[in-house]
Amino acid sequence: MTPPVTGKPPTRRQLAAQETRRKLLQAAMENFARRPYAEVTVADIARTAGVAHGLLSHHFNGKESLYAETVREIDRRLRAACEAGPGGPPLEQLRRHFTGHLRFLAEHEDAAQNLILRRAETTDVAAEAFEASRREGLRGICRMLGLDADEPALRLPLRGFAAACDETALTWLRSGRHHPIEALVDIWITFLSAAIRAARDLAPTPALHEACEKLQPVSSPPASPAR
Amino acid sequence: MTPPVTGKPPTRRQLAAQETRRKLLQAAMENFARRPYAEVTVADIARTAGVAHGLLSHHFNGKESLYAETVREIDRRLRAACEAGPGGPPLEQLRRHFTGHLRFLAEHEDAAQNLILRRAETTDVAAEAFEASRREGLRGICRMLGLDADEPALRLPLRGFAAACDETALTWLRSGRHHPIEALVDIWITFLSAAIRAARDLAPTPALHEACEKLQPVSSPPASPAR
Amino acid sequence: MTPPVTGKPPTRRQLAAQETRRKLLQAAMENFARRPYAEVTVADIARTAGVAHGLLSHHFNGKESLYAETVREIDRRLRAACEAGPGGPPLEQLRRHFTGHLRFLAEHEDAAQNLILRRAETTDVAAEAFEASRREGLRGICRMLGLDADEPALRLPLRGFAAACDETALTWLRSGRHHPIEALVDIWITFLSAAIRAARDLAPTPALHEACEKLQPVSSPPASPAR
Amino acid sequence: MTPPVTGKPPTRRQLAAQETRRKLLQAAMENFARRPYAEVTVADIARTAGVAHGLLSHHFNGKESLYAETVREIDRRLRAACEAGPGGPPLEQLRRHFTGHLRFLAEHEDAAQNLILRRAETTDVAAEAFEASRREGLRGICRMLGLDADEPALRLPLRGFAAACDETALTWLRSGRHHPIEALVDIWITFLSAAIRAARDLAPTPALHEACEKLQPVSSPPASPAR
DNA sequence: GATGAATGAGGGTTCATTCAT
DNA sequence: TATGAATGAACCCTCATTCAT
Repeated sequence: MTPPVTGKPPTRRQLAAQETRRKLLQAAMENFARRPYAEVTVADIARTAGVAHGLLSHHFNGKESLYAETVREIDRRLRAACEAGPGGPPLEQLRRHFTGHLRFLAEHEDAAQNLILRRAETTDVAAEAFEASRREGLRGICRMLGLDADEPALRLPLRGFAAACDETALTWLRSGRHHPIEALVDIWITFLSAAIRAARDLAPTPALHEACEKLQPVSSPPASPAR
Repeated sequence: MTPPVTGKPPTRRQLAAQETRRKLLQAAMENFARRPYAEVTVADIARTAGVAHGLLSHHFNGKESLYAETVREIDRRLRAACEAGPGGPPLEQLRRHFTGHLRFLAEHEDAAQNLILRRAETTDVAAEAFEASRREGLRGICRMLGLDADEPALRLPLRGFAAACDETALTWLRSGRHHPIEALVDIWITFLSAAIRAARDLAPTPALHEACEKLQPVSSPPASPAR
Repeated sequence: MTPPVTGKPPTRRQLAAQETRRKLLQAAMENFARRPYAEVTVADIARTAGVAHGLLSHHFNGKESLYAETVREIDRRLRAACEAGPGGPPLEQLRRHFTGHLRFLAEHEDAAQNLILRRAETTDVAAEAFEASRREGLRGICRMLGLDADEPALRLPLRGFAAACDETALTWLRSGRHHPIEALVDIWITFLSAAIRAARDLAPTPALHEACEKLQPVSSPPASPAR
Repeated sequence: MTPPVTGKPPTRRQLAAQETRRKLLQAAMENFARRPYAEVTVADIARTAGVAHGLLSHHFNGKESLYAETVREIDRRLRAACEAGPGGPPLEQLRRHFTGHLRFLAEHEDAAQNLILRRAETTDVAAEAFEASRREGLRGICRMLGLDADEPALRLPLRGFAAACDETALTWLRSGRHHPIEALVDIWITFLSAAIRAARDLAPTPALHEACEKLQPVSSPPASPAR
């Protein structure tokens, strides 16, 4: 299936095989983005890719496996899209990160609705991929705030935050994006702030207090001209 | 199928039919609570209920329809379980409401994980039921806070809040309920507070300001001048 | 099921039962006249009749049996409708007979198309009824022409004639009855004439020769002012 | 399913697939020829063909579709069997045509009784095929007689004729073929003659008069001046 | 006689996967 | 590697009939 890693350059056949694999993955993405997992058949995907449907089990390992791979792929692309440079204060970094995230979702509406923000959790392996992706995302955010993502008190609140982000984004997309991206970003930051405050209330630590401070300006001190 | 509503008391046969219907619904609940929609067969349900599988289409209208009914039923039960009496200040009402909600989830873990907090949205009608249920829940909360649930600015934040609640509850259940219910309630209230603040930031209104005030004592201990 | 024949007047229950039976038969007629046998369910019929579907097996003997009875009933009505009085020359009698037949078909288009001219021969007993009806009809025609309907040479030609009648009537009905009934009658008589001539050619007998003569004027003697 | 038409010769696998398709069609023919449509199951057909029942939907498109194809196939064979060379006077051509037709029916009794002379008109597409076949047959006959098959006046009479042919053939087959084929041919010609006469009476045209002449010698011995 | 709940055999179809070519 | 024919398990649903009430 996958050629062994050797020093030799890939033969033409191997290149063709890679190309087929790529086409299948792309076709899977398109299909899974438009219809629920159960309604997509391997024949659909193969047809979209323009290859024999037998290849699906050859290059991947059946439909479920391909689905999981598709989910991983879209996550990879999303991650790349919201890679925020390390410069500036945390709040700014976060804003850049969230903005990138939302831009990506807006540019990939179908995938966003069916592969990113909501998923067929039918398959264990796909659920796994979902968790991993979310974990990574949260880890990045924690890093910006100088938090330890493995802090137990953060677990629940952060997951709540992530879910709130997904849901608000989903509603935003579905209702025709009536708000500007910045409004969403504000909402997300408000929720993030709440999550960290909740964690702090659960088990106060200096790091959590500091993180709260960093997010302060956002949650609306009436007199603050900050925004 | 369903006997017409007349003044007469139901005959014994009608009662037996109702009982069968009830058994099917209960069996469906048990099955759908334990396995994803696609993995539950009508034969499973009929077997659990101890009746012929043909009855499923007799009393309900096929598998999808039964699923939707199951979802509606569990929502009904949940609603009843967190009916909080109207007495006391809003914050107390909310706490009672959330506590009831979480208790119910804890007492129906399987259903919570597969029918309440997360659902097979395969079927349109089930998705519909999900929306309706969530809408009603949020409407009740708004009532406690003197808010108009149809306020546009509330839409996104409240949905985010609801998603955060579901996700934190799910995580809580999955990780063995390490926190007491009260901790979850606090988290939820923090998120609710954040949601309303986000709405207020989006489009300030007196009602939103007031609602923020009502939630204040929780998310910031009086001694902390931080905010 | 059927009360024993006694001298006593029927009780009220018996009368009600008769009425139910009648309603079922009528409902069956309507349903079978509009859709093919396989597409009609006993539930449909019972619903049309406004009675419980269990009664269908009680009064008749299952769906097939009811179908056969329906076919017999419509045949009975048709027979009654084209009962031509014995007066006048054979040709005139025939014309009256055919006219009555076609009028009935025109007045019962649905039944004509699905119960008389064409039938679900799925069920043996219904096929039987069809044969019986056709046999009787042909026997009546033979009588008018002084022929013995059991004459072997007549068998094939007469059946051909009957089929031609059914088919022309069917086409006539389906195409909106563009021709007047009289035109159909002429066609039928031409076919009848041909059938008898064919029988005569097959096995000449005086009776057949005479019958041919009786039908002669119809089949176009150029000079004949007969019609 | 069906390989695209290319210049290349079919591969061995394509040939094998064709063979499977052929086997299924043949199996369908045998089954449908012996039992009514509703009583034949796809499992029966697959078993007869010796292949997995899933292939039925692979090569054809479900049971109905296969039935329609079966009907078309038998029609094709019948058509080929009564292709009468163009030589000789019309009457002779007709006799050759009818003889071929009847021989085919005699050689395929089962198919004749259930797929040719009488059909499950359950399926629209099969009814369609029936009409098409009959139309083509009549068109061929008209050609031999120099008639325009689309002449409106011919419509009813010709359909009556066709039905008479089918019915006489059916009766002939069912009763053990007591008559020689020639007798059937004579009967058919008599009916055809009658049909054209009926059309002529309905709407006289020179072509119809001529056609009547061409058929004359048969239905009336030269010595009889009667007609 | 009337009801309609209950039965359960049976059908056609879908579809992921396998494998000979 | 690629093909797509072949497999066959599994599913949901329909519906005529039965029978306790």
